[in-house]
Amino acid sequence: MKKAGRPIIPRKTIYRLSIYLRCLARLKENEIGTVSSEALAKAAGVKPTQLRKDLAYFGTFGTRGLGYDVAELSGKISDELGTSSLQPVVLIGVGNLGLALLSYRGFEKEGFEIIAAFDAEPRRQRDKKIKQPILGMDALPAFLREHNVKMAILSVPTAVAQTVANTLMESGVMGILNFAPIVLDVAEDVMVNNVNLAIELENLSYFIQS
Amino acid sequence: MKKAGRPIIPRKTIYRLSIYLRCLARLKENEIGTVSSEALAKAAGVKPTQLRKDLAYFGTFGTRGLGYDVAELSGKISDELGTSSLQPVVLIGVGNLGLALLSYRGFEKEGFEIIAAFDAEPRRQRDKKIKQPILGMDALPAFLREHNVKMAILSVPTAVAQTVANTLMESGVMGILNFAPIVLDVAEDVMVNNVNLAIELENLSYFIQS
DNA sequence: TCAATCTTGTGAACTTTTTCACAAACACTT
DNA sequence: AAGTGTTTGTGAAAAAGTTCACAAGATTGA
Repeated sequence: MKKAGRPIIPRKTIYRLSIYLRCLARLKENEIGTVSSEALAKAAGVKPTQLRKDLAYFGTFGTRGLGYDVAELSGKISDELGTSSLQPVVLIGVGNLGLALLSYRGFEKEGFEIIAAFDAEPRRQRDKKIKQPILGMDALPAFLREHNVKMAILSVPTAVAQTVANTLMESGVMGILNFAPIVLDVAEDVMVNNVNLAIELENLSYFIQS
Repeated sequence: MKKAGRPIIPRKTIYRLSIYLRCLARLKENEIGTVSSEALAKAAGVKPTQLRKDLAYFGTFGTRGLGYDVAELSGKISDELGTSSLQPVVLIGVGNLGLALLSYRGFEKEGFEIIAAFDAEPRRQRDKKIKQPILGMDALPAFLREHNVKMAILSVPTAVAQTVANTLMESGVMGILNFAPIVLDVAEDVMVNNVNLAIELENLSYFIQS
């Protein structure tokens, strides 16, 4: 599950690295060249010591008495996360949510490109804004192998999510971003990240009953 | 931040309760009346002991030697989460993602209803499938107070996210589901859940570099 | 150059969360 | 009605994650 020779970095730390990366990007936009762990931690919503511990997992980049070089640290985190190069991604299930994700422009600037979408009923290519081809499910396995796709976004109905996930795994997909409200049963070396919007709302609703 | 008299339940446990609830719903559909912690835990992707510990935070519902009554446990978790009654929600920012969330049918069956949307340019009411009114930002504060809205979905551009969040808080919103890639600065009694799809993908991409 | 000031990097302490291990309670069979 | 087999509930142990405290290294100004 982890690259040989590199330390095992906790999942939570990886999440936070992504957050730091975004904060650093904003600093860069504002032409700020150096930042202290205190300032960056505040922007990321964590404690300074935590930020430093997180970074310590894969190197030491700061200058004592001064802080971190924004561009350098940004680059190092990018390298560590492996997002320096553009990753091809496919999307399965072009319903309401899938359609939205296809037109969502937030992925590409972060190094990901949805190169194609698949649906049981591929006739849905009506929206003019969608640039990606929408193909039938039967074309999926061949496409995945041909384009060496390692990551997929799964926005199909719950009932078929596991079946589709199986197809994805058989064709070499190693990471699935799953929007179906179900716990997918996958091989040990396959990574699933679940996003469940209803649960997020439910969670909010619980904590605001004060 | 927590209802007086009740035990403080960790955030992670609350998340898992939501997951259990969905697994129980599926069991109910299949007319299964009783379930063991082992079976339910497997469906939810956790260990049986964890499930039992989670439930122990707010009661004891099982029958030793038999398991849990599906309907009863489902009801108890629902009560605990406070989602038995329908919660009104507003959505701010009708861009690509916002539009999708508006047409997403996954919320209502979980007890939430997006009763209105707001955008800086409310002319966007072209999509026929959208039933909710799309109003201008100037109408937001009055609307929130009038309908006693406590929760909001924030899908505005990063640059204005904090400003809009401030408006929401001033008008009594206590929970924000934030899609902007920024750490919102909020009052202590306001709850923010962040959903960042780019980070989820980035996270996947890290863990699949094997 | 030296002193004063700042900020990182990190072992140790602490906190939180998860897992274990097993007694207690119940169901089911005969 | 008693015995056998399950499964829960939970205190204790283990693991994971966070925060503290401070030494070490670097900058800045005089």
